[in-house]
Amino acid sequence: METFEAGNITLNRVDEYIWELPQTGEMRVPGRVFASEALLEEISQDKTLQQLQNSAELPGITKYAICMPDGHQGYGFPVGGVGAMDAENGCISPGAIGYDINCGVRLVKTNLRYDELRGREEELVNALFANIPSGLGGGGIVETDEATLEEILSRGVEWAVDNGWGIADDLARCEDEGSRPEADPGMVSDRAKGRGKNQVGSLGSGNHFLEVQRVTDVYDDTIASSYGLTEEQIVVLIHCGSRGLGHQVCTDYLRKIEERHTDLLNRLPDKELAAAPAGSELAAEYYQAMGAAINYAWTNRQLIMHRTRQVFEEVFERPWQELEMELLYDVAHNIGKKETHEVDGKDREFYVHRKGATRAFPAGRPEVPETYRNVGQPVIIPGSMGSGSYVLCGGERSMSLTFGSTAHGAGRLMSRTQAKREFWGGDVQDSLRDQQQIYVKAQSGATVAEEAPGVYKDVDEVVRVSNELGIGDRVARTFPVCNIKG
DNA sequence: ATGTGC
Repeated sequence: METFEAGNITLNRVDEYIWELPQTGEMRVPGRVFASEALLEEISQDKTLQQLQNSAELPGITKYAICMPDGHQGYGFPVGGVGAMDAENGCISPGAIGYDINCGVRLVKTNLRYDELRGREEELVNALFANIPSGLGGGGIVETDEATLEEILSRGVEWAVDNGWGIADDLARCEDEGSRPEADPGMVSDRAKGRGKNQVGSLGSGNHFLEVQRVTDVYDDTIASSYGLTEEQIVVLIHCGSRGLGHQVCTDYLRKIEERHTDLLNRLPDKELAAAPAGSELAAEYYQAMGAAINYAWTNRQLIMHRTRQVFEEVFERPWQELEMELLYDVAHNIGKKETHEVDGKDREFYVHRKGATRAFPAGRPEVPETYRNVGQPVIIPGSMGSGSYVLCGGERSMSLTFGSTAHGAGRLMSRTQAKREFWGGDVQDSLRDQQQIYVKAQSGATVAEEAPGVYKDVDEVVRVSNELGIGDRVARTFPVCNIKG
């Protein structure tokens, strides 16, 4: 059997793109890495594989602890990690969902073609930058009072649509219709609410951005046509999360769980994997608080999308409906969710943890909106500023291999600190504009350096592996035109 | 990711 050696961990190759980390010691299941040899080589450079092995000790984890082709190390649990924990006997672990609860992406279509925009990039990028709040700290599209924030946390995109930030059709084009019904704002601390009240409708910083893109390649004509995508079409990709509110919810519950469930904590190989046993009070409360942060993030992306429609109206002097600015889909990249999956011929309920992973349900699953149910859900995978992004379609094999999941992005190749040593923001912007006609506008030059194309893995290779595995099938590729960020 | 920390 072919093996891959990485320090004290040895992986066995079980298929061309599947590597198994054998079950040893206190592991409850084996680990599995879905990657090419080249990507595995990158994955093995940091603590990802050790974290994957540790994650396999979480109570109730079923089948495998899973690492996606874009995996890298995170807080306790790898980014690019998936774990399905039994909803009755297992656990829920905030670190396996992530600090940025419901960080995710949505893609908005237009009927504009690239040649209609060419020469006006500067004007568009300036208008977007002026109208869409970004960067660290406060300032959003709306400033909320207490009652409004409660409603956002309870209802998500439904609140936005009821208040003029979009149309009913937007709801059907979000994962879970843009609303988590179990959300309970009462489980969110005043501190978290305080951080969130003036950040509704803001991009934030780091790898979050809004990007105008053009469709450069269509790989599957049939699916692209049912998604409404064609070559040279202009689309907008929005990537952001739950800002300070979600971050605070994660911090609050990690602390509570560490304090109350010390017995479990002491049995785990890493304190960062702190988990609340299924059925415990804190498991229920965290699920409700996380749900509120999930609704906050969906509202955030909805407001930014609708403001983008208004900016396009001004710049192109046509109503957004006439520009056919329809939402393709909104997908979560960091989320925990109760889902039913078939294991050994039996339907069981799990807390599915996806951290830097995208749900990728194929045709037929009832959770896929009716418009896409006969082809499979759209999956949106952003690349870096200087490379393409992808639209995929939920793959048939995702249900048996990865609890209905695939990758979420290119994955970092170096730390933010190292990136700032290697690049200078202004130089990165100049070369993107002069060499690739990509117009980037940012609050901070440091952020541009941290997000320079060179700090990311090859998104093409990540998506190729997903496609080959049949967990997420390649539909179309886009390329950046304008990008605004923190 | 993040009022870039406990």
